[in-house]
Amino acid sequence: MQEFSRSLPMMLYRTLDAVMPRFRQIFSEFGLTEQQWRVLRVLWQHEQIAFRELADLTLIPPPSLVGVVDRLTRSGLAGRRRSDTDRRHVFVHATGKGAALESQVRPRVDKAYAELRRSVDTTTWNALIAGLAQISSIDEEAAGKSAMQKNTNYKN
Amino acid sequence: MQEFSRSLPMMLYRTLDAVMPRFRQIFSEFGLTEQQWRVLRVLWQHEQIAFRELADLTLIPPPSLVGVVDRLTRSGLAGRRRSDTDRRHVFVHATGKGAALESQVRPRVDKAYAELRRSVDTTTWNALIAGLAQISSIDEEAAGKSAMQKNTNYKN
DNA sequence: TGTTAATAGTTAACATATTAACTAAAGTGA
DNA sequence: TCACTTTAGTTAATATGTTAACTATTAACA
Repeated sequence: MQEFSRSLPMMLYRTLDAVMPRFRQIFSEFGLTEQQWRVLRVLWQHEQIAFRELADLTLIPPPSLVGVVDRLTRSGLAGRRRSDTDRRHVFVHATGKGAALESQVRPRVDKAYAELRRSVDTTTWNALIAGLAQISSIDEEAAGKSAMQKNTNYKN
Repeated sequence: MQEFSRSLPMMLYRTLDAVMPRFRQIFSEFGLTEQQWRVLRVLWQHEQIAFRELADLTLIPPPSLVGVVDRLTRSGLAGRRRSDTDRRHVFVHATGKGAALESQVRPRVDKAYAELRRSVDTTTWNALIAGLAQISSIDEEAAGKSAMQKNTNYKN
């Protein structure tokens, strides 16, 4: 049992459970969900961005992102545009209202993040980030293989 | 942007996205979801366990756990029992069928986990686990405070 | 050029997360 | 004992994750 609760996946989930509530608290004060904030966070730095790239940068799977962008659009914070050159592509952008949120939300989030950062010594923090980077990069290859295998299987 | 994608939450999510698919692949071969496996993983080590404790050990929030246990029960892998001393409490247990799954699934999962473990050097791995433990423990206090605040507010 | 394969986004079906509210069962104290 | 409060589990409403299938569009190529 001890081994299970100390496994890497459980440690990752436990850490997220410990860290995220403080941020979600802030998001909710502005009527935003965590995913909506992630999307806005990216849109604030791109005049417009391809749907697929937005999914990659926010780590939100495309089927979920459809709904997130839908709700941001209904809230008047974001919008969609079809590409003229390739009508399959969709570009997402922040509206004026969506862009205006940045100056309200980001300071709060940045401050909470700074506090979190300060709660751990630099050596531990850097080692943690480095370890996460190493494992996620190692498995990008494995994930890539899986994706390719899946695509290959689709052909059959 | 770079800063955002390298933030602790995004690194945690990215790592989970990189690590979990291999395990979910195994779970699905046995008709199990990730959460169902987590519950079984705990039930295999407890003759029976209180619902709330099960939620804590699996990191599955109680409202979600209700459905997970429901589906495990329908599948004939687990069951519920009411406490006789305090009829508010519910104990969850694995059925014979559920217990029998352990010898089938665990070797596969343990092997995949060992491979994952071997893909990273011991120093990095230990630093990673230690860092995760430190942050999640630091924020257990913060989380505790939040929970207490919430409970306090409920009174009003 | 017409047919087939590949791509981007979306929809569908189901399971889970999140927060609040609700019900049943104890516990508490006058 | 009765009214009030807690506690444990559950339900409800909404948003998201996961996997597969589907549509529209474009690319590839005989």
